[in-house]
Amino acid sequence: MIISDNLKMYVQKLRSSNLRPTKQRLKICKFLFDRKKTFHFTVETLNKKINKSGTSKVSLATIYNTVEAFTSAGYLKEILTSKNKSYYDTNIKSHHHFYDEGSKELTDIHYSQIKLSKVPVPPKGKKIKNLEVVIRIQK
Amino acid sequence: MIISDNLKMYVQKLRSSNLRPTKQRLKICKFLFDRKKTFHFTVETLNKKINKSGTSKVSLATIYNTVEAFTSAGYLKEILTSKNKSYYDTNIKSHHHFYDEGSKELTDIHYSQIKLSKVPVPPKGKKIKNLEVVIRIQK
DNA sequence: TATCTAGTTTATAATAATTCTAAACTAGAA
DNA sequence: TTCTAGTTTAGAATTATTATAAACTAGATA
Repeated sequence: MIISDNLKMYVQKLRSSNLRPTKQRLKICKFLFDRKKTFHFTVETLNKKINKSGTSKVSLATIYNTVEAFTSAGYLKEILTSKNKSYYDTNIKSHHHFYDEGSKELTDIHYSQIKLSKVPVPPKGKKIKNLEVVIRIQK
Repeated sequence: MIISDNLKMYVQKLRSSNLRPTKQRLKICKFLFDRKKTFHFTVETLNKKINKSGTSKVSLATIYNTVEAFTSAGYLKEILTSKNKSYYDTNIKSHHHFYDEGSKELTDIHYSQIKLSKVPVPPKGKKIKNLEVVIRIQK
């Protein structure tokens, strides 16, 4: 995770992914990555948080575009749920989730908390991109 | 999995879940469960298949209601993907999936093909409802 | 068997999430 | 400073799903 006061690191990071460091993207970077704990969100929640204070607004379309761009660039990870809404995670390291069916909250499970002793061979011509475990919990 | 030529079994099954065996539900039962291999689908694909031939139509709303009712009753299992569309599976036994990012196709992974040697304890007051592994594959 | 009612189906409207569009804007190369 | 491809934006369009409320029906009861 990137922790930084100044924006140089983000500028570099964005450039290295062929993303121009616009003020919107930098604002979103700062919000998402200037934190110690990982952050789970949907576009809706991100939009609210980014546009909360009276400062210049970032349009919803840009929030969508940016989340999509950051996900492709590997800065964000899309989370699997059964809800018809996309969830993202700033923790891109291999890890898993609890999904609380009541509160609809996601909690990280550190990768070391789950051990797979057997994994299938992928179909011919395909390779494994990632493996995600979701544990659904309820009261 | 239920395999049957006649409808008596479905009628019983539905009754045991407090679902009236209407002709729409029975038609959907027959379509979904009168088969040897498990079946993955979305409401959209199910609607197309059910209403393909010129026979009396089942409305889209009923397809939604029925899939929801069958899922609650435990006849169907909702599958986790990152798409904003719900996927269902007639295979309700504990099992996992390959999700092909290219073709967007789901393939079953038999539960015996994946072994977990370590699983975390759920948060206090919560219990594990199920555990699903999705392996994303690509070319 | 006829009647009744709660459960069900249906067409349609409403909502929600996301994607598209095309005009205005801007980073940064020349 | 100029230019252009990349970016942002508001709003429209699309897609999946849920809600609504009127018509229908399974099956219990008289």
